[in-house]
Amino acid sequence: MLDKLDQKIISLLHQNARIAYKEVAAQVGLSAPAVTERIARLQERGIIRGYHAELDFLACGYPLEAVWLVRTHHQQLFAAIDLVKSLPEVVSCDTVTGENCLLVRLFATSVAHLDQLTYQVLAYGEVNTMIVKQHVVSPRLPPLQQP
Amino acid sequence: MLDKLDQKIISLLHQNARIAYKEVAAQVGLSAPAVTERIARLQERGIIRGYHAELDFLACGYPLEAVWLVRTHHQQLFAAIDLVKSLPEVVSCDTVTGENCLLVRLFATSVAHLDQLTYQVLAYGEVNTMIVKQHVVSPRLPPLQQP
DNA sequence: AGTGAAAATTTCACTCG
DNA sequence: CGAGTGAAATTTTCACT
Repeated sequence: MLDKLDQKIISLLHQNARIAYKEVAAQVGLSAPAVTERIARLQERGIIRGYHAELDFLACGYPLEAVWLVRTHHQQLFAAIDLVKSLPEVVSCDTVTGENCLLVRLFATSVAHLDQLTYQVLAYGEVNTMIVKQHVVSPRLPPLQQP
Repeated sequence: MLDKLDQKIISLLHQNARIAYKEVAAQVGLSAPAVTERIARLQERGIIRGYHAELDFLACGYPLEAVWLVRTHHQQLFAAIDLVKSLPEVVSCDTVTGENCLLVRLFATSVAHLDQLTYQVLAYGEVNTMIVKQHVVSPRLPPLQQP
């Protein structure tokens, strides 16, 4: 699936999504057009989904980062998902194993704000709220291998 | 702190980190050098931490995405963090509220692989392993406002 | 996948408010 | 000091091999 060159290209773009293709080319030992072509293919294949800026949300006016572990009541999973999706403070939400479980990451401006959000979700199930204290491992890439 | 223009710039770079500054300039109504200057300042201030490619890890040879909620034994938090950091399969790890708690995200190639990793962490505390079934909300930005 | 030229973007020096 | 302008430098894209 992914040869050594694709892996290296992906790794470079994961480290710095704004790197010049010419620079990628130099590091993988190909020409710029060859790299452009490979990246276009990786995007088409859905391996590369997009490019995002990593932000310091705390510096953006959100002093609180939290995670909810939501266990919804029977048959309420989809309603809970709809609610969670509608909250702009939510930055990610995954369904996980465990009966009707959701793992939700969100930002809030204050404890009162977080409480108010949690309250809305409580209508759909039990919510275990965890406040993120520190990022110990920043976004990184697992080793890519499989052919 | 962040004026309307900075917010718009951040939002555009979060949507697509490889957008041309010239295009950002057009969308915010400034010149390209003015935008370049603002982005440089946002980086210096630590508001923008970096730019990353978003990848489909499942397509990269990792059929399993999992989350651990680790509650470490007394005085073992830092040892657990050191172990978790040393595992290349781990892509993020946060300390969260709750006594000695860690929230860890990782990728594995098989259930056996995941088990083998979990086993190592079990030495430091109790581990609740959740397998990610579906991403319901993909990486998005909370509304930026605060001045 | 590479080459070389054309097109586009980024960067720089400089000017203006 | 932050923003605009135009030219230079760099990067990206395209046709062709």
